[in-house]
This record gives sequence, structure tokens and C-alpha cells, in this order.
Amino acid sequence: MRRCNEEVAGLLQEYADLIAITGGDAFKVRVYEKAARSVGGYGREIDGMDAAGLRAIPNVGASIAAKIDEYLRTGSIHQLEELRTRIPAGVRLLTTIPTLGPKKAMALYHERGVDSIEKLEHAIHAGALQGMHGFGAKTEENLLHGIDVIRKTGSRVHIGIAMAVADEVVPALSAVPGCERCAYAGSLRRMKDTIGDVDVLATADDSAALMTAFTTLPYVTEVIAHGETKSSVRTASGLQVDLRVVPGDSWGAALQYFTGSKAHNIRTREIAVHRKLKLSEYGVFDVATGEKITSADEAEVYGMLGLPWIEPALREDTGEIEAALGEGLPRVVTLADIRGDLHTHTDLTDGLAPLEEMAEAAAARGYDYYAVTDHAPGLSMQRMTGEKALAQRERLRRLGAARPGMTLLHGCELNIGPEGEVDWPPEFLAGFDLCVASVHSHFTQPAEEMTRRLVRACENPYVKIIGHPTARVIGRREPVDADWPRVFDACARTGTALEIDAFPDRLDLPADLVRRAAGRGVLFAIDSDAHAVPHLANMRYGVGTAQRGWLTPDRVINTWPLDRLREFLRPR
DNA sequence: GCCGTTTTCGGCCCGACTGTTTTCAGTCG
Repeated sequence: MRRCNEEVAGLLQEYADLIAITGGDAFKVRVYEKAARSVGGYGREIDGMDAAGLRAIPNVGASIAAKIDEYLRTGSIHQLEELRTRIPAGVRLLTTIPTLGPKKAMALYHERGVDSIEKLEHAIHAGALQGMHGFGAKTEENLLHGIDVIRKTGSRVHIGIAMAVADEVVPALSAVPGCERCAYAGSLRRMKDTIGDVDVLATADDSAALMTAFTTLPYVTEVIAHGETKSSVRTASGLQVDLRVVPGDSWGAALQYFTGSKAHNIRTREIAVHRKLKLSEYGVFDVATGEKITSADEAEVYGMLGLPWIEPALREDTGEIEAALGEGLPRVVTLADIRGDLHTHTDLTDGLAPLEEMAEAAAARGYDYYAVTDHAPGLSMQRMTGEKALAQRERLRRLGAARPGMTLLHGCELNIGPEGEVDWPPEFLAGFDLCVASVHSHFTQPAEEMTRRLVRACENPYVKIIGHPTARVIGRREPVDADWPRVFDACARTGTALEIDAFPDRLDLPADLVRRAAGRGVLFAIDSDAHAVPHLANMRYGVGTAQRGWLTPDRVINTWPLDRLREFLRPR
């Protein structure tokens, strides 16, 4: 169970936030943040560890180990509880607004009693912030914009959070005696980048037992509804989970129905009507006789409609029905097609694990090749130097020689400067097996400048992949503005791949742009951008995004055999 | 609060950007 590490990471982060808001020592804040990341990204489950074991985690010393131990034993940390009584949760939530940090949040709370995003919005509109030190007109404008950004994702969460819940709930329910089948459906199964609620479907001969098990799961904080065939709960993370129990012989029809999307279902039901059939969550029925024809298997349901089974990620009514009826559906890329990861970090820059551990974990995933691409000096906070890069290369070559099963590639993640320039000169870049280049600053350039900037990066003969091209962070930062068709054409012309960054709060390039880019002949790399061992598993979200972008394996360079990949990586 | 050690204290990522505070504080990556 990974959940415990993430829970504790969340608590440590909350503790760090609360120390920051109360004006505590900034170094202490940073230590708790570092500890939170270390615990969240730690390769082993912390549940059951004693204090000594906990102290082996980087950045966890005596004090933090004691707090974690207290949490594991009692379910709470008394110092955290104490801070919580002093600072309303809404004040901490204020800091999720971009441009609003702990200092301003505390000032708003102390001087104006603002303890929620709603109150802040109201206070700005009422002119109640006037006279406050550091809150001018532009600041108010930025805050309103920030609130807007948060509202756009609304109560939705990124797929990583929702999937973590589903990965807990589905096995737990599957283990309940009498449960025959259980799976998640809905937008999560379609691999959408944000998820409103988690839909879980099950069949059981005794639905009551399953419902009781569901509503009493340990991380359920609120039972919204508890019925015979449908129950809804809210988890500790605030996410709603719906469970529907259907008869065993309705499984396929129910899974099809609850997977959606709504638009896709409208189309499938229309097709059914044309065939004198009726499609519902209970099955495919003959309209004339009312007789049920099939419902047990999803492929059979589609088959009755004259359609092949359709990959869930394609079910958005954006052409999949027409393709299924006509030229055929694409054979979209799957996780099994992925032969390697081309964008990852180590503790040489901002990663958590050393090169050896990352490579070991990559090999355990069965990869044929694996690229280490730590940050370049332009991100000055990472303190990278050419010497460090060369030393890492030596270390990587030795490790590669000792590990014949998987090819290690030495790369870097360059910074694309405001004019499209990158950190190192051509002669130094020539020494790398692979250069990824990404935007890490100046996110608000006008579209024309941003387009020139990205195109120029593509034109650099050593840049082979543009990392997280829109630089969006879901619920946090808007995508940069660019003339994407021009960028796509530059990629196709120069042989530069666009990345699908699989980090669940990025999923960048987003699926709609992936599909447009693929239509203009662009190639892709699906990368984890892992900063810790567990992040390597995020690859599945990148693959889901690629599927939603209708990508076939041939368009994804890290499904290619090494020889073909190396040919692609050769500087132009 | 953690870590490394010149090992029980001193340093901790640091520069850019923004808005507004006329000299800098807050936020971000």
C-alpha cells in the first residue's frame, strides 16, 4: 500500500505550510518540505517501520521520525493538531492561489479576517483590502485571476490522485466475499487528465455486504448515500467515490455505460435504435420483443452494434464511432509498447534517488534503455555544472557496462531561454546521447515570442525532445500561449519529438494538442520525468494521454528498438 | 529541523521577477 507514504507526505507538507504561515523559521519549513518529498518518493512502504527505520529516509531525523512514528501508532501528530487549531484550514487553502504565499495569507487573516477563498474574493470586490501593506491594484487583479485559475479545475483532481483512490478501493472491494467482479469506470477509465469523481462498478450476489464494506473503508470520511445498488462516499482527500453494484450478467453493458463519455453513449444508443435495439446499462435488448440479447461482455455489446470494441480513452465522440464504422480505429500505444524512459532525474539535481537506484528500478520495469536527463545550469537553483555532468557521464558509463541488459543513455534537460537559447554550447551538447529542452521560466510571453522561442529550440540540432511543451501544471499554472500549429510544423520539419510528460499534474502535451500535432506529422516521447523511484510508474498516465491523442506506437520514439532510436537521436 | 563535519554548530539553493515597500518583500521555480 503506497497510501501511507503519501498520507504522511501530505501531513508533513501541511505542517511545513502551517509553520510558514505562522511565520516560523524558513529553514525549518524547507526541511519539512524536503522530508515530505522524501517520504512520498521513498521506495519502500513506511507502514510498520520503527523510528530507526524511518530515520534511514533522507531528510528524516529524530524529530520528524518521532512525528511519523506517532502518526503510525495513533493516527495523528499532536504538534500538527495544535497548529491546526490556530490556523483555519481555509487560510492554508488561500496559499493554493498562485501569487499568494504564506505571508500574504497570514496578513489577510490577521488584518481582515479572511479565512477562505470566497471571503477573499468578496473582500477584493468590496474594496476591503485597500490600505493593506503590499496589496495594490495589480495584486488584487492577480489574486482574482489566481482564483479564476483554481476555479477552472473546480473540485476536480488530477488523475494521479483519483487513480490512487481507485487502486485502493478496487482491490479492497474485490477481496470482499461474494464480490465477483470489480473495476473502475468513468473518466478515470478513459484516462482524462482531471477527474470529478471515481466511479466503481461491481457485481456480487450479496450487494448489501459489498455496500457495507464500501461505506466503512478506513479512508471514508463521509457517507453521502448508502443504497442497495448505489452508494457514494467522500474520502479523506475530499474526492467522491460512487459504487454501483449490478447483476453479474449485466457487467459488460454496465461497464460500457458507466465508462462513458456521455457523448459517446448517446452515439452508441443512437446506433442501437437504428438497429431496432435498445442499449442501456442493463444490456442490449430487442425492441420488438423486449428480450435481452447480450450484456455480459463489453466487446459483445459493441459487437451487437456492428462496432469493434473501442479503447476507453477514445470514447469521447470525437470521431471514434466514424473510424470504427469506416477506416478502422487506430491501434493505440499501450504500456507494453514502451521500451524505455527518456526524461528522468537523479539526486545530482532535484531528484531524490541516486543514479544507481533509478537505473535499478528502470531495469526492474523491463526497459531496454533508460536516459538520465538531469537539469542544466540555467536552472541555477540546481547548481549544475559541466564538470558535474561529465562526472555523471563517467559514472553512468561504468554502471552501463556493469548492466548489459539495459542501455543507459546520458542526457540532460536544457532550459529554453526567453529567446529560444539553451544552457550549453553545441560542442558540449555533442557529448550527450540525448538533449531534452524545456521551458522553465518566462511563462507569460506573448504567443508570438513564445512560438519563436519554441521553434528556435526545435531548430537546435542537438535538441531532440521538447519537454512538457505547454509547461502547464493542472490546477496551478495555465499552459503557455503559442501558435501551436507553427510549433508542430517546426517539430515535424526538424525531426524534434514533443514530449508527453507523464507526471499526473502535468500530462503535457495535453491530449487534444497531441492529436492535432500527430496530424501534422509530429513524433512523440512519452516520459515519466521521474524525480524519484515511484514516479517511474507514472508512465501509465502518459500512455493514457497518448491514447486520448490517438497515437499509434510507431509515432512514439520510445517504443522503437534502440537502433532506430539512436538513429533518431543523431544530431542533424 | 537536518546534515556534515573543519563532528554537537553553522549552514541550509539562489536568482529572477513582480509589485510596490523610493530600497525591498514576497513568490516562484
